Amino acid sequence: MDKPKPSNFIEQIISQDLRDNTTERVVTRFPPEPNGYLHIGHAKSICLNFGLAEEFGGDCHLRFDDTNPAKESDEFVQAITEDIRWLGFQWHGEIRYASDYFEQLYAWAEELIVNGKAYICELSPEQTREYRGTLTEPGKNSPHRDRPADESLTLLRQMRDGDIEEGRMVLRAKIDMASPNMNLRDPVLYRVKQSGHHRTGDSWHVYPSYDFAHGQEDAIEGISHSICTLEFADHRPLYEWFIQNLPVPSTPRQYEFGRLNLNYTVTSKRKLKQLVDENHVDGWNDPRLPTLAGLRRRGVPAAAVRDFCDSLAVAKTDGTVDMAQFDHFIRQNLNDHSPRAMCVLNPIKVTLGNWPEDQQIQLAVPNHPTREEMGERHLPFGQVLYIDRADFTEDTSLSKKKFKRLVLGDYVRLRGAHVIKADAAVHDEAGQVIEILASIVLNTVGENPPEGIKPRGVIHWVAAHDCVPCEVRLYDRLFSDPEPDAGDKNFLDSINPASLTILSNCVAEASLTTAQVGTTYQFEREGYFCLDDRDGTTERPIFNRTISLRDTWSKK
RNA sequence: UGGGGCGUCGCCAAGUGGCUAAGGCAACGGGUUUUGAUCCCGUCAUUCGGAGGUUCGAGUCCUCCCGCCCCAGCCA
Repeated sequence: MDKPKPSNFIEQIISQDLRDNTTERVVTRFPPEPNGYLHIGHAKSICLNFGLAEEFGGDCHLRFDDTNPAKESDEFVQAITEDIRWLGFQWHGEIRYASDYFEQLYAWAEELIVNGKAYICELSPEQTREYRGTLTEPGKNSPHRDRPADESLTLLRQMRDGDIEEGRMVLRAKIDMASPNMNLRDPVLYRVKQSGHHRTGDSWHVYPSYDFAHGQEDAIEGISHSICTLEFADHRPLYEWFIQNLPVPSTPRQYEFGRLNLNYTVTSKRKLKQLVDENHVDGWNDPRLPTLAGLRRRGVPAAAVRDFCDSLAVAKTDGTVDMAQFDHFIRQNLNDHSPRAMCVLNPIKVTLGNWPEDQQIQLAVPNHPTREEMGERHLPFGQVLYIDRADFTEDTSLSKKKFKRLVLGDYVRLRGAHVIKADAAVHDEAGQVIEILASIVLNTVGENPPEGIKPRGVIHWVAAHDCVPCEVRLYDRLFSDPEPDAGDKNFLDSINPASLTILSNCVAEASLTTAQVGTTYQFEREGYFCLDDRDGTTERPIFNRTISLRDTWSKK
């Protein structure tokens, strides 16, 4: 049977490589640097790399690119590992680290020196910059470029042994100081770092640069297709230079695709780190952040993240995807899978005059409107209830089309329960409604009311005698500007001051006492919410709003 | 004034010279509905950054022009 037509350029390349036998087995890798948390942009790369391996029956490795000890830590390794698992992917074999290959990489560095292809340069960082030239002018050779190999070797060993201070000298490849590609103007291969490494401790004092490490790591692991983002396209000639000039065990190929950009947020590790470090948000897992940890805490299902990523094109254009597209996949997943429940965010008391004070019943309601297999639950019902303030008005002039909720003197359906009529409103001294006196229309549970009674709509409610007082946190976008970091803007200036609204007097239906971390519920007519996994108590849980329900009427 | 990459609907995109330029998101109409949700039905590019050219035929090939992104870390 014919395979469906390849849908992106990388799949086309791989298919061709398989047909040509230039590739025996497809092996990809996801190579994060453990210097921050993963975000939605990384998710695209993860889904791509793991997805390709699965599609072509190959493997995908997880490899930490830990070549810069100054910025990396085990905390990030743990967090990243957890996030990838949460997303639903399992890497092949053990977790790998660039630091696993330090010995081999170092040996290759010496080999390059011996072959006259690398040298120790003692130019200061400032001088190095001057010698490099500019975009339009060629650079000039370092005065150390032609020093004897023995001398470079000796110096490199001193660097390795920790006898050289940071910045004093580096190992550089001898390529072409006049290359129009800046990456080929004798790039740095090794530099001295005296900070300890999160895995190798203080056993090394020199660390390979990204360029010197990445391709060789790929080659060691037998990566067939090394996929990275567009900004590395200029590095490809260098990537290939090492593969050609070193006795590496395989010949991986690098391909670049456009990274994901989303509006109304930032996806740059540096900026995310700044938001966290300067306490503009509440940690890396703040629900307003596009980090995987943040999305998880917000209640976004991993499947929604995957579906979203799979909907994105793998191409070389670098566009900005509408946050609305991500929202769509979140709602789509949640609508299908979320158990329904009711929670009143801004409660107002309703007393049913024609309901016996001591009569309390249970009403069975389905957990999902169309999926019967999700079962049903029982809602306590009694004389005193709570409904939302926004669902009641004394303004009797509002048309049925304009206000499909409870109006003084009119009828409304309580979801899953009776039709009621608002008979009177009780006010406090300030004139604010503090209680609604209402009455039920008999025999209207699961039944239409008698002829002539037309409920204006359906509203949610909670029984006062058996409910869960709770806090609800409403999250909105973190930035009010669609492009918070465009041009010379300071992204901190467009932080949305209303990105978090805390509602502390909410009441949820009794069944939510057993709400589980990890499942997102639909609070009917409000949106999707999940139990916060950090704050809150059993007596007074906290729910995070994952996303509101689609709202096509409020703006009209 | 160097090199690399990219320009198809408001956003993301398919399209690999030959039937009427896919699809998703958004938007806008209408229907169903015990969630103003979901669901359903419909509308939404005579034109592919621009101008020339090749061809019976061009979004796809050629030329020139315009615009946007990336590169001058001992970051990745």
